[in-house]
Amino acid sequence: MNPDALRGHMDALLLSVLEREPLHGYAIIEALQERSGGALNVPTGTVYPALRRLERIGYLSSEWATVGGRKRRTYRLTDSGRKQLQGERSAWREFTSVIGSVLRAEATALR
Amino acid sequence: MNPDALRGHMDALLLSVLEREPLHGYAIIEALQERSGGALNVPTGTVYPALRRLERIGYLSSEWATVGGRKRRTYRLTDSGRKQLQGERSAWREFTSVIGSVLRAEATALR
DNA sequence: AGTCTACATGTAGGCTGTCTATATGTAGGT
DNA sequence: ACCTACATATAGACAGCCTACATGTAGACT
Repeated sequence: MNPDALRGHMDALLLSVLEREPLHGYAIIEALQERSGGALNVPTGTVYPALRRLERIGYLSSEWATVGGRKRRTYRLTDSGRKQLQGERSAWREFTSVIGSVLRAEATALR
Repeated sequence: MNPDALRGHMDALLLSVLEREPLHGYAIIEALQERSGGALNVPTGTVYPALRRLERIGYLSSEWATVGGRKRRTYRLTDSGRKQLQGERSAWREFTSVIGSVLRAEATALR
């Protein structure tokens, strides 16, 4: 997966993965792999800064926990983040529709 | 349309628009607007450098023409570019499939 | 003559988000 | 002792899209 392609869609992915339940960073990375059938291998250097950014904006909140002697920072969606996720989803639909209409133009243009 | 979302998809858009016939930069911008139903307003500062980059790579070739007293640089797909367009199209399908599977996970996960 | 808009190309520099590489540390298995 | 999995974090590189600006022709309108 071309890294540049993820640009601008990372937020949607992270918020989406946190919709059902709060997760810590490492678990988020695993969830992304799982849900994408292994296609998404997002490096920690991408995820951790992104999560902090989303918290700074106010879409996420976090708290520390210790599980099995290991420290985790667990992130959860705020109300604002949940609202944002809806926006991200509709933006995604519009985005794919727009790009798709250009990419598929050839197939239909000469009908 | 969020600018960042276009990242990594500009090449596909430009190659796609040039598939049917050679066009100059200004006409390419108009074609993108037209095909996207007005949603894509790609600025000249994006398109012109991108076209040069694609030519440098070898996906496009260009030649100058004068029409109605105005100079145009007309771009056309090379064989390599035509091949690349096929790759871009399949990459697009995979990309939307992967992101979509993550974004839609909530709807199906609890079925 | 002057102004405006559409047509047409181009560059410099900023911004921002993703990536690579690295650092640090715990737990558990061999 | 070593390795792997778990877990978080930051610095700096990189790339590409954007804003803003520069330049110029043609045609319409005042």
